[in-house]
Amino acid sequence: MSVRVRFAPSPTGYLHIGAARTALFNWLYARKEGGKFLLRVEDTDLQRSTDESTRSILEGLAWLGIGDFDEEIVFQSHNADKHRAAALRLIHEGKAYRDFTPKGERSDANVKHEIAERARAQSAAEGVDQRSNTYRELSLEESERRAAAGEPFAVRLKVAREGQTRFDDAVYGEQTRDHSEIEDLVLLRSGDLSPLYNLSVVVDDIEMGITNVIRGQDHLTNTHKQVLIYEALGSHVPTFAHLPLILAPNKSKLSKRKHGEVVSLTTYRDRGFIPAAFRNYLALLGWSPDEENKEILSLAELVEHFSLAGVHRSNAVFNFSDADARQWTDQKALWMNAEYVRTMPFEELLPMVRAELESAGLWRTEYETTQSEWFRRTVELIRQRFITLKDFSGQGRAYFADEFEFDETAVAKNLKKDAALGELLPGLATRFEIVEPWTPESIEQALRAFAEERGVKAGLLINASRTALTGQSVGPSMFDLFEVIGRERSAHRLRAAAGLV
RNA sequence: GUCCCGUUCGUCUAGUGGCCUAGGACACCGCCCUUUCACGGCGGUAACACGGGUUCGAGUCCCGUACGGGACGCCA
Repeated sequence: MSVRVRFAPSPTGYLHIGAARTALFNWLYARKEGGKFLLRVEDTDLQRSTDESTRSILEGLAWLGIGDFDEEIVFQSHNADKHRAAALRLIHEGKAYRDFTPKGERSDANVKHEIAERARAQSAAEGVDQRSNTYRELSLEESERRAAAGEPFAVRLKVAREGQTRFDDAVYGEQTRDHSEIEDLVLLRSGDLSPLYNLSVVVDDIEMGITNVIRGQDHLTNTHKQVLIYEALGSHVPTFAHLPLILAPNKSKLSKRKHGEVVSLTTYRDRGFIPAAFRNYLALLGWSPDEENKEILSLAELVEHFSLAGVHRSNAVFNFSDADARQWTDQKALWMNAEYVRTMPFEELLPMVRAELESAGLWRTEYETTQSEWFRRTVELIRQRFITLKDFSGQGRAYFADEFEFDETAVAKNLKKDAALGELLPGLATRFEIVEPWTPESIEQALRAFAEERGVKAGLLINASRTALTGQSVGPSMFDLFEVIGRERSAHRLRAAAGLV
């Protein structure tokens, strides 16, 4: 049977990086096995689901390079009738029953707490089978009669009292659970008979022919309930593979409410990450390739090496700090992005740099025509010390525009350091007018000769020039910099900077 | 509370009984390169949660403890 996997997000917000990783692993598994990668939008919670979220998820997956679904996107809300029909069928087969107990109200805000409380209370009450439901053994005739009379009911799965359920998780191994641990879960809500999650997932996965369910570990214990539904429905149970969770630095689950934008995939796109770099980083969170010490992996290599056997069982901490802007996200992710920025093929980097410059209003069409050589040389020169694409328009602004900001400490350190610079810089500018050819070598020669003539250290001129030309105190080799900025612009900036001394 | 899962440097991880005086990466520190800052090169600090077993031998197998996480909903 050929592999069919799906990524099934609920569109209730942006794409969480943990979900993005789940999608990635599904995608990698499908590509590795030559199977199909499908997307199902779990939008049954109409109150919270939004089209905007769906769009954002689609955008995020496309950005990561895994938006090539092999079949039409399935919207779970469109299948409610099928889910309902499946539950009703189970009633007639005696595998589920109508529960006429009045619906209890539950405040959404404190559910988790409430559930824990209730569970505590239940386990405290000894000798009573908390799972006994007065309607469990109601005859089908009586049940039909009351339903026909209009009495509201929910539908529950009739879980066998004895025995246990089991499945082999591709990551966590054999899992067993006593039936006594599993309640008669609700399949359909009372009133509108709308289907609940566990039922919908199973029916849809059967319908879509899913062979491998790869999802977060938070679903591990609920899987037994789903196995029970598969069995009741008489369907083949897929292979499950649960993924370890991605935790915050304090080891709690990463969440939007508590951790903010750092968990949103779009943040990385917006802050200048390279998709391949972030994808590479994400793949290494909870998985490691069979080849030792290999960290930088292209998409093709990821596919080549991917295996569920390489997935870990322990959760991974996503390390970042709100206190330090340089550590706004995991430093290894930042490092990896910088690695990609400086080493990826220029042709692949170009469109991203172009997009960044365009959005900053710094792009000129000549960069792709008459000035393409210059542009390439400049990008090659500056990308060596950049971390994100944002740096091309930030730190790199002076290369593409004549208006740029002067860093105060740089001015203080390199320009105001020596009053003689007020005269030296224009002098150097004049000297540059006769340098031939305009190459790093002859520029260096000219600058050093000029320094010697004036009896100053070359370093004084070099550092002052860096600030004069870029406004900064750090950057590429000054001679390469002069070359790239050009004779005219260099001279102009040197003269202008004399006013800052 | 019950059930499930986990625990190797600060973080991501290698490790499937002897190849482990525990390897790599990020971060950090030092040196080299460099009249800047990075890159790069070299080197360094830093971990098998704890306690019992099994074994000639345990990071690796078993049991217990501790700690952490997850689930337990007429949410998804």
